[in-house]
Amino acid sequence: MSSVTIRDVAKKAGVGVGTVSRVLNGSTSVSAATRQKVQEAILELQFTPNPAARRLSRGKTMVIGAIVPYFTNPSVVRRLQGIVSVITESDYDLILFDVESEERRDVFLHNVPRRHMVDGLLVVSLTPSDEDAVQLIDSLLPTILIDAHHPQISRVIVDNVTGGYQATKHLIDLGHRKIGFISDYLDDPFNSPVRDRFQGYKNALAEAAIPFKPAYHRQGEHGRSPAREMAYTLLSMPNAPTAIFAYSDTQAVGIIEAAREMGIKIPEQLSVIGFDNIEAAEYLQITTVRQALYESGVRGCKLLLDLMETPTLTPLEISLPTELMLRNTTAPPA
Amino acid sequence: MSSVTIRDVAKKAGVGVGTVSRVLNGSTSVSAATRQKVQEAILELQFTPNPAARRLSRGKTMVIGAIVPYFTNPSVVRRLQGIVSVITESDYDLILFDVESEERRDVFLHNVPRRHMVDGLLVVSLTPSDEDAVQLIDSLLPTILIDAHHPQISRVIVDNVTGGYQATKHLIDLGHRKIGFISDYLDDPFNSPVRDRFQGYKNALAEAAIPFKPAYHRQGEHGRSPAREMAYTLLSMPNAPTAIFAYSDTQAVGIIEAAREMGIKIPEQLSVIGFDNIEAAEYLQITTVRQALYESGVRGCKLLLDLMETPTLTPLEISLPTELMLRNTTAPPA
DNA sequence: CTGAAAGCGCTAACAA
DNA sequence: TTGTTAGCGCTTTCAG
Repeated sequence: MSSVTIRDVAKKAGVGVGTVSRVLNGSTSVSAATRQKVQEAILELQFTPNPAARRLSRGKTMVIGAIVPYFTNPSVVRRLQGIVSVITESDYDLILFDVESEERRDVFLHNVPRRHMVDGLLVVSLTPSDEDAVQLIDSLLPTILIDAHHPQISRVIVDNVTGGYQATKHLIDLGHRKIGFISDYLDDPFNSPVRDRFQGYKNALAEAAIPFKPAYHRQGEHGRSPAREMAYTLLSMPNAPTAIFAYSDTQAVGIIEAAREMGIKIPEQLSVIGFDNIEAAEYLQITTVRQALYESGVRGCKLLLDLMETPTLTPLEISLPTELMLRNTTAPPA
Repeated sequence: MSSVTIRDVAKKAGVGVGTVSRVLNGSTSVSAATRQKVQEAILELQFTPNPAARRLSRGKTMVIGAIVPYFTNPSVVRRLQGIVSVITESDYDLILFDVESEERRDVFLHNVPRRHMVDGLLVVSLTPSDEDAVQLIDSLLPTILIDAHHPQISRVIVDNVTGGYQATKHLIDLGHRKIGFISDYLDDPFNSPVRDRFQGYKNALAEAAIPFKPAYHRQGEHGRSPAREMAYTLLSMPNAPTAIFAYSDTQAVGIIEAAREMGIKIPEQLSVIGFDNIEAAEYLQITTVRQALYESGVRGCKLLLDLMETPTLTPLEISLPTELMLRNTTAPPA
């Protein structure tokens, strides 16, 4: 800690520390001459204010926190990139809280607001319970949900119902009637998108007067391998689907692997459509529903910065559109 | 700032603030009874210490910084995941500094140490100049380089020379003699891996008595599209290579796209080998050289934590091995 | 416009 | 084992 402090600067410039602080913070009430002297002293001493002291003194941390689940998930990473891009342009720093278990999720959701660790909070792809929401609101910590919904908290969301509808509709338009859906567990309380996309799937089915067949829906852990296993069982059943809507691109990859191993040709014998449009979907030429991953991060983070400037009472909602990306894994049924 | 402070706890427990501080920091010299009382008060008041005050008081920030280039790059993200995994288990928080330009790189490299913003620093995939290194060392800030080399700073590196050799040797063993290399710019001062892999490529060639042909080497911006363009020109030349070693998997993807567009069959008419083993390489079944991306983050972060505990004088070097991953994009020449 | 001084909440040295 | 107190470096009244 041999670093130079505001006192050193004050001494050197022959002024009081208060004055130095004033020029540091761009206060107007400093004479040009004094300001000049102080600035010279700062330069000469290579002084940079200690952020911890600053924080303590003004009760602001100048950092924004982001609670994200499964940092390993490509879509989460993409959103984070959007967040980072706006943070980088701001005066704030970003602290990352990686949630890999329900326990850590609770720990962060409880501690981060209470501890005055951050001036603003971004919660990514984690739907807070009502109880969580109350805590968050009571803490008065400006918070934005990204890809998660709660009526009382401002949020940037994607219309997953429409997205699920678009995916399924595309398959139906192609002529498919036996359409499977492979997804994460529907009853995960923190994952509302899965239920929304499922709803979209059922809506499209209903519209086309295709009865929903529970056997065509498989749910399991998220990830490539579980999806591959689910695809195995789905494709092994008598009267198997001719098309599968995957909850995510990652899962679509698993389905494609299963098909390859089973000698089922895509898209000739099986159509597969994913969701998210992660980079790999482009590499693999997977037909999918694009959601504005990167942009959700950008918008969410900007919204947070706004909220921190001017606290608003009524929660805002920004809804980002989805878009069908036609590629090579869907075709009319054989 | 209506938060509860250490004084409230002290009052409630009927002890001095010093005592509260002691139990907070797990000091042994507190009687069981007192500790009990204090802990109850803490629980009751839902007290959590203010980190800013703590930092100021003990002169530690309890945060680790990571300077990373191009947060968009999959291999960087993977390393970061390794870092996050050990941070999560520690008492530290992680601040991310995303470098997208040379200017920001300098800003971070200069300011982060000076400002006492972090207790330890991780520099990922950015080779510091000698001048940078001097600054870093003078600042006394514990620093670890990950995937970057400087003799005076502890580091976790990958043996890129050997990796480049392995890739090229594999192609040679398959029977190829016309082997191209598509890479980032060789003269980027912050990118030493590119030169190392190039060296490995030349070593393997020399060993097999194959003369190095400058026309077979193309360099350009990193990324899929530039690689695709380079592949175009390389594959269009008379006497074109029958095999290409790509500096990264991302670039291998670009090469594969070019081949597809040109109607060149992989691996029958062209072998392609990448480097890194990012997830997409597995999806696409690209033969590649695996480097321990995730592990480099883990090891680097652990090393940093050690270094922060017990400052060492002599810089350490941990070298991680590379491994050939045989998949479907390489085969003997037609 | 400027200096002095009182905290911000905590830790650690010093007494007791 | 404990309470008291002096800072940590800065911001921000409050006088002047």
